[in-house]
Amino acid sequence: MRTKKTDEKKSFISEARRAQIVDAAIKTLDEIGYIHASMAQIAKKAEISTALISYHFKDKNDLMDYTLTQLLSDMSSYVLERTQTATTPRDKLRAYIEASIAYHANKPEYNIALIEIVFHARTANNVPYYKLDDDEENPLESELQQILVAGQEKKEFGKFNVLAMASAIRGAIDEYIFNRKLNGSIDPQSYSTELVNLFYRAVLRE
Amino acid sequence: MRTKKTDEKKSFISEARRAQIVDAAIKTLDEIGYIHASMAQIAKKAEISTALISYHFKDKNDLMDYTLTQLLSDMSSYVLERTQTATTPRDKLRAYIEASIAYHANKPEYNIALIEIVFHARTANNVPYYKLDDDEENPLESELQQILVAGQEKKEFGKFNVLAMASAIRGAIDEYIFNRKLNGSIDPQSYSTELVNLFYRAVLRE
DNA sequence: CAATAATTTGGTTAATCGATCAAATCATTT
DNA sequence: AAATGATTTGATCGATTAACCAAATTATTG
Repeated sequence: MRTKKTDEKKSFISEARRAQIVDAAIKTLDEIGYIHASMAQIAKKAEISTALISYHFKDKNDLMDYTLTQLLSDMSSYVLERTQTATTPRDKLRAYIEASIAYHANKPEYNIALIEIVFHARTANNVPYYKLDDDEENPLESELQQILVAGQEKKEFGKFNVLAMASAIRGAIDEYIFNRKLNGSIDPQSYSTELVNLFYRAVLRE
Repeated sequence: MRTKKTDEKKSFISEARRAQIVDAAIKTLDEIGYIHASMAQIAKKAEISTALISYHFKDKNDLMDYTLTQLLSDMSSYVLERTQTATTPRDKLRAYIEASIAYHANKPEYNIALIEIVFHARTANNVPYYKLDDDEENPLESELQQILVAGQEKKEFGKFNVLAMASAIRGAIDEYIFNRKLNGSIDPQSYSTELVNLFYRAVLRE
């Protein structure tokens, strides 16, 4: 099983180069979008030759996949670190919402790059990433559902469909990334506060 | 001001041909996505030559813009027709949520085509459509905000930030289009019911 | 220092794309 | 049926792209 496809040990310099290329890819995606983010453009941003990208990544899909996992991992870390400092389900829910909005506010270019990949990249079978049932557990979705379940078990929260409630919360959060009119009209803290109050009314027992 | 850019009178056959091309574009976008939806592929779907598309539309952007307005108009009609039969803000909100989810459930191909355009098309200045503050009033967003305002004025609803609440509702609805795991786990009627109950708890005075 | 492996480059290639044009066909009017 | 304008086609052009390769350069090891 010693295939060359799995991530074997990479040299230090190789990892540094890969990180540099990913960084250039993120910036390029943010600035000119996936369609125009050709190997040549990414190479120019990194000030290297295009062939060097091909040397470190199998092809463009490989680069984009790796960039996507880095972006998802970065966002997950940020949010999960902050939810895990809270103790009660009620406080964890607040931390989850506030951290998610804050991440969007602090690293908008990361989210733009994320969106560009998710809505452009496709599998070998031409299935778009945004249509994929992420078989792998999405840690952010799992965390939110666990918070809601814990809240119900501890009788802090009332009765509701956990999957539906979690989806509504995620949708409300994501709306802040996509809707520029919203983004430009309400600052992140205010929107966080509104969402927390809104969903407290929806989940808390009266 | 008699420019040729505005939609002058089109002949009957020209309108029919444009509608046929738009239909082929929607099917192509749904089936293979924007990136692979070349003029050649759309022409093949419509069983016409590529040059005929160029004859009826200025360029590919023109075709995609026109297709987008048709899709938005179709969705708006569907939802607005159903909200306007309800009378009280409370019932209008229910109708709005149910109609929005039902539209997604009934015409998934239309929503896929819509997504493909919004997340791929860009202006001449390379600004992606999904980043545009739609200067033009979005009738669906306006309607929802008006429902919420009316509910507060009639004291049916309590106090909350209307823009934030409207965004949360829209985000929760849109989540049903984007999240395949949600889509595959909960049927549209059930999700509608959950959302209605959820947002009733959030907006109604106690 | 010699040799070997890893890294990097410039240049090439084949494929695909949107757009354009002259010519062909069809419909309408005179 | 002749003439005119609208519609449609096939063919072609220039531009862009991802991928590839042989050669050059740099780092590592014996």
